[in-house]
Amino acid sequence: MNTKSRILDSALTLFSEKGYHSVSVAEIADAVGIKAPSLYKHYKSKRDIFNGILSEMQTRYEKQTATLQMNGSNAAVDADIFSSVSEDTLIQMGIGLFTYFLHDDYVCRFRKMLTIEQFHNAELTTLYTKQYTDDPLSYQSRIFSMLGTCGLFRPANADVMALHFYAPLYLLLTLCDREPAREPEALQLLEQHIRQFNQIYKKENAQ
Amino acid sequence: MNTKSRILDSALTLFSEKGYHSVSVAEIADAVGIKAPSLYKHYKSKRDIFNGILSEMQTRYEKQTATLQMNGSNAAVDADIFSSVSEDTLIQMGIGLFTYFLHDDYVCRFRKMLTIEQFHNAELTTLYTKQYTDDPLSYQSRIFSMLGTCGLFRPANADVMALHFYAPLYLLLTLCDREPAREPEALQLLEQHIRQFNQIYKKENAQ
DNA sequence: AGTATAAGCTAATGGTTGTTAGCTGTCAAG
DNA sequence: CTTGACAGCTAACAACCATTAGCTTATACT
Repeated sequence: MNTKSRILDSALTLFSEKGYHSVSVAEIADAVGIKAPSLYKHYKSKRDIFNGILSEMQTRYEKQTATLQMNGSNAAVDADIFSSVSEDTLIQMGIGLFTYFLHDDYVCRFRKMLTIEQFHNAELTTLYTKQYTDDPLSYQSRIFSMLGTCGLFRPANADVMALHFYAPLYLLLTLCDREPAREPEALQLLEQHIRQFNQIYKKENAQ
Repeated sequence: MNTKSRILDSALTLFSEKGYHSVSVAEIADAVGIKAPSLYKHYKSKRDIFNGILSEMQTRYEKQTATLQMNGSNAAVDADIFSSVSEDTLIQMGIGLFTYFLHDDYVCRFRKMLTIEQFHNAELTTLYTKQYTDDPLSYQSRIFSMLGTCGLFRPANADVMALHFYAPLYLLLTLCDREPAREPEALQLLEQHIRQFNQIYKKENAQ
């Protein structure tokens, strides 16, 4: 990995632990293994490093959501997948999303940084809301709306269903961000949650 | 209000918006209407101001949870209250908790500060988890456990029920912390959530 | 071989930070 | 009236911060 991206990487690590303002450029340089002034051969200011992280994440996120169709686009989710939705499918979906959010190194550190910086400026506020509230909720909502019209699930407000499904995942995610040691406990609770969710919403004759 | 508590108040406001490190003592002093060195007549350091906020909040929280019996104490929740739990009772409980969290000035600013500072040191990590995850969940869990044994609700894992009830509230709370303008939307969704929650878990013959 | 570019370094700069020293006025207690 | 505590102020300081200037070295191209 070249210096320019090593700077981005080290900076993200530090920003995600202490926040932008609490990290000095000397600290970033130290982590990279160079002296502070050398940073300016690659980025023209500290802000510029931060912006670099931001745009790097932006492209990663767009790539990710494009493959998952998780963004707000009106592209229809493939209906064939849902012809055989079982409890295991739901659990796999939930746990999969959870562990991706929690264990993808870049995603995880970026989320922590967003958490710390979310009140600092409007752009970050919007970004956090998009990535961890609106996009997941609208994604899940579309899925449950389909499962409803397919007749596999009981007819119910899809937005509320999405909230029921996603909110526990979100709460446990923020918990594990703070206390990684509690991940096993969180995973167990998450699985129980999805099992009960499925039991509640699944049509009796569909199982 | 005397100067000493005005300092605490102004500092909390600033810390909750920008974080501890991004706020200078001069800024705090400015907000109070005095010069920076005068702060040191009341607190011996910037850290000391922060600690002042912390211990102030600690006592407030303990007072609050004591009256709500929301802490982890083994004191039994009064069973009489639950003899007549209706949908409206649940909604009132949820909306009440939500609006208290969101509109109590001190609670709200302190939560934002905790959100920003939660990764900085272990004490704040623990405090956040306690106040916004463990305590509310165990409180709700105890309630639903009682409602289950009373026969008003379907028998189900009370911990999961607590998660189902509280997690959406938590998600919408953090949303409104970021974007206060979306409170009406959040409130509406919260009410729908609780209505559906009640419909799902309430025993058919009990309604 | 010669040269240009890139990427590191040290030294220095101007601004900001938290904090201290020391002065002034106010006001209640003796 | 004197004294002492209190709460404000200005001036100053040492540490730290982001950033710039200018030097050196190594690699790549002609």
